[in-house]
Amino acid sequence: MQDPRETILACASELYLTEGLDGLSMRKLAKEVGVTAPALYRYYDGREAVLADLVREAHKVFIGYIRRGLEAPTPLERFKNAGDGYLDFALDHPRWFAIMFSGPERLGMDSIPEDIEAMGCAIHQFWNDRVNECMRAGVLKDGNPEDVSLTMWAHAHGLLQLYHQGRLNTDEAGFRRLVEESSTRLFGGIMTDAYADEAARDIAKSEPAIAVRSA
Amino acid sequence: MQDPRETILACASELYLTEGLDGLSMRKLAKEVGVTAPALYRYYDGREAVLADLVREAHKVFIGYIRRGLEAPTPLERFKNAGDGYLDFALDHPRWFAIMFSGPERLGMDSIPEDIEAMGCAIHQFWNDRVNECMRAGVLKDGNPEDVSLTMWAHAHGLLQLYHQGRLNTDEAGFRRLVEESSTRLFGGIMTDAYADEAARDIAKSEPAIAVRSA
DNA sequence: GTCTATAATCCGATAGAC
DNA sequence: GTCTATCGGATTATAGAC
Repeated sequence: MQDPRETILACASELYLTEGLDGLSMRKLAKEVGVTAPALYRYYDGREAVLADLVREAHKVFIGYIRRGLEAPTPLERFKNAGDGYLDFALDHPRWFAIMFSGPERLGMDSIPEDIEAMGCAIHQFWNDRVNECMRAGVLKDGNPEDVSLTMWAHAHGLLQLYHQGRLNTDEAGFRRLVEESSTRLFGGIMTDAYADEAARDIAKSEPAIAVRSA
Repeated sequence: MQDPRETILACASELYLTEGLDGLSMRKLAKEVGVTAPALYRYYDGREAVLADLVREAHKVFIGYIRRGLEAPTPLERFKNAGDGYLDFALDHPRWFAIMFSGPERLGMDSIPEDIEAMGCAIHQFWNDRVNECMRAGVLKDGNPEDVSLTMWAHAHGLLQLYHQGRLNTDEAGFRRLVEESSTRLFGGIMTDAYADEAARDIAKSEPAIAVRSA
């Protein structure tokens, strides 16, 4: 913690986690660090740069969560552990989850810095690997791993977004059960077989879409 | 457009749609309306009240979109049309979509006004009705309509959220194909049958969760 | 490397004249 | 019902002394 940037970042994290994005100003941050505002500009170009470092920090913590339990013996277990990590991260640190999935506009930036986008891509690749493993093990139906990964990601992401917004009338324990139930529905499908087959035939006629940039 | 509130709201919509939430200030709004800022306070208690009306407006437009095509003859068609409406709304009006699904914190409010929550509940009921119809018609597997509705909602909501954030590397046309593909996967399930059956048995042992507050 | 002082804006909201 | 004037506060960021 000798590096001034580390000290500042730690204080910025605390400030952001307690007061939110709008509560994170250079003045408050300086007060938290114990210096005056102009001193911060020696180490950070401005508020944007601090925010960018915060987003980097969130990604690092996130990656730590989803990599827990990666040493499990089977692909399905590794996937399940990673999914649990994703859920734990989002529920333990809602504000870090929020900042990770905030668009550049919300952060007052024109675009997300390249190195952060790269972290997102690495995370996306991580999920692709989990899905791919499960396909090869015969756990998931064959298909494009990126496509299947996106379907699962969107489902989980949507549930979390709705929960964090307070639109689901349930507590954390209930939400965890809900996620498990809903995931099971996704695994098995929700349409009756006759209709599902027909829908799959219809869609097979059109060309494949997709290309995911980051996680 | 004689009602001053209507004029103000129309200007607030335009301002919000072009400059976003942070660009909507009472001063700018007054300039857009053609009066000075204090005059606005004759008709609105403050910025919060304007924002609340904006959210109401977004809900009304949204409801208009999903009710299009409700006169179709079959439950599946009605569902499909409603889903298309949902997608069209989110893609035609990303900022109205965003404000509808912004938590109270983002709007600077303690909580969402009751009448807006009620609109959300009505929308949620609309989707429950669509799902219920499809179940009775044998299109969707039997189950709790609320649960199934939530699974589909989360999936679609997650995809849209990720797309609006720029995390999906595709244009609008590609995204529409992507949604269709991903929905087809959700309909048919992604797990091989043997594993899906096992997963369903596991989850059936636990008690049901869920209660959705609003759409 | 940190400080004081300050520039330059922006904000929501109100008092009181007309 | 709208105005001018203003209060009281916030913000990012910089200049220049120490």
